[in-house]
Amino acid sequence: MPELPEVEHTRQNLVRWGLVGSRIARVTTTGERIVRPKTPRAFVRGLAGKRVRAIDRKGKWLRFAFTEQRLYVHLGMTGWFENPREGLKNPLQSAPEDPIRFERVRFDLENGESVVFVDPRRWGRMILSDDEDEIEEWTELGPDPLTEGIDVDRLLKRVAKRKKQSIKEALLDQSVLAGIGNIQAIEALWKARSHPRTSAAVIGKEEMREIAKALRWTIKRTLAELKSERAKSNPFKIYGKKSGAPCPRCATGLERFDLGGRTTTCCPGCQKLSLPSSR
DNA sequence: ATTATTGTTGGTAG
DNA sequence: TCTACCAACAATAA
Repeated sequence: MPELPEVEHTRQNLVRWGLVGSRIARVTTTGERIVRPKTPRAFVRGLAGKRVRAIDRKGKWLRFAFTEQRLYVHLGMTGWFENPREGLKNPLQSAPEDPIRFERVRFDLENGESVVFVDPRRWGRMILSDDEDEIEEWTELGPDPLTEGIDVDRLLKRVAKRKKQSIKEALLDQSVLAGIGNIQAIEALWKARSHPRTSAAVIGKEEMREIAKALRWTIKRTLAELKSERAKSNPFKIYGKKSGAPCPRCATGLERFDLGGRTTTCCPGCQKLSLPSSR
């Protein structure tokens, strides 16, 4: 479920559940391709008895900081954290200690609470590291739009050579900006009135400023929606809408197509392809 | 039955 | 060496 807003929401949930400051009494995992070290034994032993000092986020990655080591977590496409006491997601689960469907890793805390990582498709990852250095997956991320902000000049410089790449593909590159996924890219480009196929290298300062603003807009909006409890079925302006559905801004029929292997929605009426000379 | 899905990665061809 | 493309990972929903 994860792009930046979902992962930030997840982080806030983990904090709300009291994970920061608690000691992990017991870890249970079947280890199936999610955790590193690969042997569940080593993974479990490395965490038992350790106190969580902080939980940070960069892009779609979470980092649990312990005194000596760090645990990096990526939710993949379908991973989430659940508090069995808040239950809910799974009607088959009756008691907090009952296994949850697709439960992959369970943290039992010293204070009696539990936090469970659930991930049907097992695309998520948990990397335990006691190395001094951060892992590459973390260091290679670009700036986080929420915690570090978006530096328009830096962004322009970063994509200046990408003549063949579209702006949408560039935004999805986690080393350009951390945390933008398909939905946020689609929504932001619509808001900024930029066509997803626009060549990244061709974007001028004004347009990039609009895109940066639009990214902040959609990220904050999505995060607010997540926190608001009563989630709408589709809170997005154009993501997930069918081809031909009216653009909420200009009523032109929306288009749907594949771009860089991801389904893309845009409005041919009000999202302009900027010309190479418009700079 | 078929197709698509909020993500990343590793292989391969160019 | 770099990049573009794409299958693979696995489960579900329409």
